[in-house]
Amino acid sequence: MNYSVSEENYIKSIYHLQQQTATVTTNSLANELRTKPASVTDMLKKLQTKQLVEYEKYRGFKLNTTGNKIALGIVRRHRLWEFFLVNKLGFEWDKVHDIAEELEHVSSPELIKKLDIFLNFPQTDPHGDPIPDTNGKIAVIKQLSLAEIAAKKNVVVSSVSNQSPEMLEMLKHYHIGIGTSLKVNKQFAFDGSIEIKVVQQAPCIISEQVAKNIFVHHD
Amino acid sequence: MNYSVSEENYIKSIYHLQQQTATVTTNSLANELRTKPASVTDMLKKLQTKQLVEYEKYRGFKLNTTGNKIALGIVRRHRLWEFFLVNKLGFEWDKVHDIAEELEHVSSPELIKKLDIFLNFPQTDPHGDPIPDTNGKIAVIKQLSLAEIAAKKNVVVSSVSNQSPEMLEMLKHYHIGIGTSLKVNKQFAFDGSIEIKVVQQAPCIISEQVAKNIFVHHD
DNA sequence: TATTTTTTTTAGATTTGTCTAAATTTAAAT
DNA sequence: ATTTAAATTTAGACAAATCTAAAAAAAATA
Repeated sequence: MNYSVSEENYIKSIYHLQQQTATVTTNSLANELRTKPASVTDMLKKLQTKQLVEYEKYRGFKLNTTGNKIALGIVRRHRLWEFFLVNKLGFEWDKVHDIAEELEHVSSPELIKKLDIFLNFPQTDPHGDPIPDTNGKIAVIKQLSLAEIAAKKNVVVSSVSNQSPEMLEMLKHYHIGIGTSLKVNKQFAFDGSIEIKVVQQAPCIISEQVAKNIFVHHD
Repeated sequence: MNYSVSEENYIKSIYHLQQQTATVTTNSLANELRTKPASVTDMLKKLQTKQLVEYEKYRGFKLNTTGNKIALGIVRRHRLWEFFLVNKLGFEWDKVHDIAEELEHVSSPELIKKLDIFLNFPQTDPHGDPIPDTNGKIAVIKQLSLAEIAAKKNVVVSSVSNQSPEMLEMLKHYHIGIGTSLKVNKQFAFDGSIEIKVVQQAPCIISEQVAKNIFVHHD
């Protein structure tokens, strides 16, 4: 089965929202896709007749097994292209999302297969997110946000959950990227902000909101 | 200005048809795009209001200067992607057209710029067709078809005008690709067929129709 | 030149994806 | 338990791109 660009975008967004809440609401999806709730309802009926979602009127919806597999295929294409854009074309990691958003809809399994080989089977995209394999298997990475790391621990940034241009710009300012080593110096109970020390940089303070979006693993 | 995939396909097809006849007809364009004449008329009105074509009812049409520039941009993207698919991903040259057809519509000037650098500024695509530069300048290559080459001359295949899968399959069977060296042994006046000798291959005979679609330059 | 054939255009319908405004259902608050 | 507020769905409209069938124009033929 082949899906339209629009259908694929809906499927992918439902997938992403499901990472946080098992069942997705009309409003949240409309917000994610920058469209109107009425449009979401329309498309959801379509996805239901195509047997990709479980949907009950007024009750929210979620991808079924088939829908999930398709979503993972789209995510795979997106992340492989992001890897390509950064590691082959030399884009900065905060500039590739929109382009990958277009490339991911190019529908040739042969293309993705050969791209994967060319890139030498990368496991994560430039934001540190795992790339699903051909069968839709995706590595589950134990996500520890900077906000929940004990002080004085050395950690390495593994991914960033909020990938808005604003967030990515801020990270660049702090000299934080995937693979960056840093240490939590101190936590401030008052507002949850923390002082961190990035290697070769002066210590700086980041808000709790930012810290919650930066995921790390122990060096 | 940004154009829809459909608009771009029409523009590109008009461009290609103009290579043979200065002014294009509704029927020929419908045939090229595998659509109906009525649809062509509809789209042409649209392209006219967008000031990309000169169009007079019942009289045919052609791209104006702006339209031509846009067409060359699309051709540039298409051919750069074809080069990428063959020379980086390892596709065979007769398998890349459809995929490049999709990739060419990804609309990021920055992407094409970086792709061009990555590919090291290729001058021709895998079929030997010249790649327009950023300003829409395209090399005009003196096209000599195999049908008009004198016997016993050594030549190198530079491009192939008919790129249908059938043609490309046949070329592969003859071991003919871009850059292949060969010699015309003999011409048969009866039907215009010719005997050729491809290096490291046994001599073989090709029809006039095939010969006319293979373009060469003297080694 | 008159007639037939071909090509092109128009008119009206269809599909996909979207929207606004109104109606309905669910959730929250008094 | 009502009432109010919020979320969701329906109804109806619209734009883009396509189609079929019919009308109009141009080209070919007798």
